[in-house]
Amino acid sequence: MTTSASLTIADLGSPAQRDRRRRMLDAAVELASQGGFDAVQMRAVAVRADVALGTLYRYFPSKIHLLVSALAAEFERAEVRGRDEAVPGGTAGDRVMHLLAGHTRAMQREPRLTEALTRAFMFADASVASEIREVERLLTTMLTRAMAGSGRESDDLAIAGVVADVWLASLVGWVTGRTSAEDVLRRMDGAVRLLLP
Amino acid sequence: MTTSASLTIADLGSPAQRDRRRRMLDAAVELASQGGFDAVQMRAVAVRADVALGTLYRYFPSKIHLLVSALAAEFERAEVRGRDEAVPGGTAGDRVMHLLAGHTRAMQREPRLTEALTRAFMFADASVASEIREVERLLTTMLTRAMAGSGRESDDLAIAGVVADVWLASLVGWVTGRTSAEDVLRRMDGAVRLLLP
DNA sequence: CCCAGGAGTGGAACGTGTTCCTATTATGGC
DNA sequence: GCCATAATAGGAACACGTTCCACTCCTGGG
Repeated sequence: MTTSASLTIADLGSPAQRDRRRRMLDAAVELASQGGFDAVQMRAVAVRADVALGTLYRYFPSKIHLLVSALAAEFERAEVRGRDEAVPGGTAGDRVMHLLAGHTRAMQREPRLTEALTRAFMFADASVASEIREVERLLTTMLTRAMAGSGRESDDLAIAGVVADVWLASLVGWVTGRTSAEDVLRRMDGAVRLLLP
Repeated sequence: MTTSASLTIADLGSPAQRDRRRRMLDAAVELASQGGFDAVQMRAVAVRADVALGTLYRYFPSKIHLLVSALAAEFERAEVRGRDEAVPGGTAGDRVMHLLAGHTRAMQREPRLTEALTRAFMFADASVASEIREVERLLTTMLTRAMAGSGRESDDLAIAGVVADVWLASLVGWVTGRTSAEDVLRRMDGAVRLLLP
């Protein structure tokens, strides 16, 4: 099993192993926060996590696996955090925009980190499919939760998918300096207005 | 000028230079068609284009610049080809889907090439902004042309933007083996139906 | 308690993108 | 035709992701 996938928490037996995994992900996030994608160098991650290079590769088969796993971990935290409180907003569109605006602001606060995680996500190839699916699952969960109660739930999944796509594409635009943060929100607002009138 | 951008045709004086540029782009596309992103190795491109490595880097500052420029060239050809004939279809939605279906089929026929170009496009950082903008411009041009005559032209640009985003995100999904080619079209169909009812 | 086997360490080595340097060749103005 | 200058060739060198050892350490079953 898990021939090409990263080791997940479920795969890890001992507390020491969970701790190692956490340290590696934390190290990756710290380095990314400071210097972006290029600063996340595998040797540096290993040193900072106090782990051998071979061990890092045993847990995460590539730099991309590592970063996408870090993204999944961040989304997981966000999803858990928001699980119990209702999203504010009168209409489904308002609630979705509230959610997106919150995440967009959070990512603006950590531009380097966002650049690293977004680029890793976008560059990932087929071997990272399971990690990517996890990220998609978390994102869709958060969006459909915000949309719930619109009346036409049947389209919710499709709409959430489109919104997620537009959001990712906008983030890529922001990361590459083509669009400003306000543009991201404007674009999302336009898309949401079209999709959830 | 063009400190970090690729050399465009406009920058090139002599026919010999235009020819070199063409050869390099062709070599990149051929290698990508055969082995995808990883097979586009700068040394191999230089050899196949019969050009020194330094020359390749003078024309294209990085592998990503090279591949995104190749993508722009492909889109350019497509845009020129479709410029004079009307897109078939009764409604704006039908015409957009006709266009997308055509491109999607074309990309399916060259999966390795599509993988290489799509991943390069998505991995690009800020230094590739101008090349990326060119690709976006061409794509938006083709889409708005297909949509023209819908009645609500004012939203056309925003809608074209959303459609382009969804298409790119879907392509990424296809390239990474997460979604099938039919899924791409299904997703596009869903998005277009939501946006151009 | 002991041992077999898995997990982790430390570091060398390799491949490919990128940079850099020198010698050679085109090119355009006189 | 000749020179100054830019462009190209050829290739060494470097950086970082990745692989691969040989060795040590830990852990759980007997």
